Amino acid sequence: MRPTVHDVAGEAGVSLATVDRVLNRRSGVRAETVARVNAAIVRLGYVRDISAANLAKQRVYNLLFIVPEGSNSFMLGLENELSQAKLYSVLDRTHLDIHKVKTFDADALAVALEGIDAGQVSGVALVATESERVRRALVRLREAGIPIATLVSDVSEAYRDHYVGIDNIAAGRTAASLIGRFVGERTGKVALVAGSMLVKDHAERCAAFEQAIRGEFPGLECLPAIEGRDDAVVTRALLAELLDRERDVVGLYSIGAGNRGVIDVLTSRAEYRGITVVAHELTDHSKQALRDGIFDAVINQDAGHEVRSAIRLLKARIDDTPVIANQEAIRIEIYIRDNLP
Amino acid sequence: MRPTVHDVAGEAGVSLATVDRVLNRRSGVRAETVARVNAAIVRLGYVRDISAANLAKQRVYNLLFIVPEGSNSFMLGLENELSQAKLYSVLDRTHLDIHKVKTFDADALAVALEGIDAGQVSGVALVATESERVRRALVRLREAGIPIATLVSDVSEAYRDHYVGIDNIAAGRTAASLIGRFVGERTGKVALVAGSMLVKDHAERCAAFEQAIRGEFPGLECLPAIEGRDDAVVTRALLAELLDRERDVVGLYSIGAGNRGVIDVLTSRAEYRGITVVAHELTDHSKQALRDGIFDAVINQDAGHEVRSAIRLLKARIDDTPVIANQEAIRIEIYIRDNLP
DNA sequence: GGAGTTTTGAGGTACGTAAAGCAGAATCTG
DNA sequence: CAGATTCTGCTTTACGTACCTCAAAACTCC
Repeated sequence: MRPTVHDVAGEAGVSLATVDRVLNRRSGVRAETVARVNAAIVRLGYVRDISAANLAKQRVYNLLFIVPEGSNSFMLGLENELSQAKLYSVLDRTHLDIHKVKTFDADALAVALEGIDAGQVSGVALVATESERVRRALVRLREAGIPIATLVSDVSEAYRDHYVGIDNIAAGRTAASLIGRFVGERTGKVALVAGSMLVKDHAERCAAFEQAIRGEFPGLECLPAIEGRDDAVVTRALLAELLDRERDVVGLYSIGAGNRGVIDVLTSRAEYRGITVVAHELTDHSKQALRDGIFDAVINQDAGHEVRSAIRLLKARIDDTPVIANQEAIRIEIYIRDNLP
Repeated sequence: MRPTVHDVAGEAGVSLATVDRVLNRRSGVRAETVARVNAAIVRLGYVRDISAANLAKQRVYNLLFIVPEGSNSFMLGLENELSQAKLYSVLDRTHLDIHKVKTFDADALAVALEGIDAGQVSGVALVATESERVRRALVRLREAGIPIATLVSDVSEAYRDHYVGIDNIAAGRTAASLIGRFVGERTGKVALVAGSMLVKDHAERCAAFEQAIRGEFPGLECLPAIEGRDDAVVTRALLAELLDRERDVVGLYSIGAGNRGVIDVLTSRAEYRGITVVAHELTDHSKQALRDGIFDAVINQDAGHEVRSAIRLLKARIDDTPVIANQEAIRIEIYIRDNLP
């Protein structure tokens, strides 16, 4: 049988209360005694029984997720995964709160963060838009002992405990490689369609993509990125105009949201079918575009995985328990028509 | 606060003992009373507290993993993930037993399965080699109420509760698309390097690959697959001979284990560098081959994910609890140089 | 309506830990 | 060395569920 606190107490020659004090980092134990208890713990291989501890503690994890109010389908997917997670959260004493703030609006995010009652919330995950005010708000929370995870979009490392999302620079390079390889011998121009360059992840993908194309595919030339601002109408208009103007576009990189607009334009003329397209985010639309041969590849981050990972990471911080690093790594997934899930 | 069994008893107007009988499916409760209790459970939204239940039950999950004794690096990786999982398994009352059997040997597997004491083991996961005797052994276990999960390699659906692994037909098609697209305008032959065609997953990948190449890339022609039997020396010899003989090989699909042998041969002559290569399984060797430009893409299934998923699925079966389907889907991962984890 | 059976109630113990209060011991301070 | 302070021991209650026993109540059947 597994050893219990009683066994540890016996082994260390101290009382159960002392073991409890050591285990829960309560004060009032001499360093020497602490060492003795810890030695006994190691000797016996004692591991705290989480079930019993949770039961006794009556702990409830109040996790707050702050996400941009959904315009694009990726964020809608993320929200959907959050509500899914909410269904199961009862099972492990977790209460998920979802707070929506205006997209791309650092001040709105800061207001949300500033409004958090540190006594009520045990952990926060947010899709970050960075600003000085946001950073200050994060500092306050962390000083109150609240762990912070950024989701999808990051802030500087110093202001959060975990980043849950992909390496956007690598993602941009990946897109470049795919387009370069798929285009093959042909030469020509590559169009870039972004949501907004104000968002760090889009900017990073874009820069990395351009650099990789320049460095490795001399036959290709990147056109200046157009910014669709997560709006299908705007994206459609800008892209249609661009493709109308530029005659030798052989590739297109859709950096973020706005796939619907891209698909609309690409299906509008037969001659556009030859363009090699790599897009981001797997949604119903982009899946269909893959099946139809409009998109050649889609780069994805698994929103469900991200939500579950953020929850696990925050809880691990709260409880000071270890984490399985591999399980928390968010992959840069590549999908083509044949490996759709 | 969350409702407890006491609340349910009150709401249903029965005693705690009756609620307990209903919850744990014990006999001696009239159907009508059962209905009343269940109605109360629904009304209150009662959910059993797993922590408390586990504590009271003193349940220990004894899970047995049967894996082929590792020759190839994928299986070694799987074993490694299993030992990793073992470290954390103490935390949730799970005991993992790992049993190794001779590779590709259905009888050895059957012997292992037949030797299982149904009273001691609560769930079994196995890398399957199918045979009549194996099927019989699985039937016996399932009749004893032991859930079965197949790992990486499947048996017919009727003989197991879950399959944890990728769709190998889709994987073969994926490889075909990648090679076809990467090769581009060039025409020529494609070499296939398998472990053994006796293993279902290799056979499936191979067949799907050949069919996809035939159907979609008329400029390419598949050579008969060579079987390296998971042995670097054999693979090396066969492949070297093949490439020496065939003059216009433009693509190579490494279907399973044996990547080391493939890499050896491909680096042996400068002229082989032009061959487009897609391989299976991400290991240190294949990662390096991607970085060096020897491999163009690697298709992978995440062994760690598979192990954790199998554990979750078996436990869910044992406890009769729900499962998050998306979390358990094993992806056909595509890696190129730029999106390595 | 009585004997027999089935269903239900009441109450207890146990699981391993958390968290308290209080008393007593050990150690430090001046 | 007295007094203050820090450390430790002992004990109790609680968490929510599982599982058991024994007795009482409610049914069945003849």
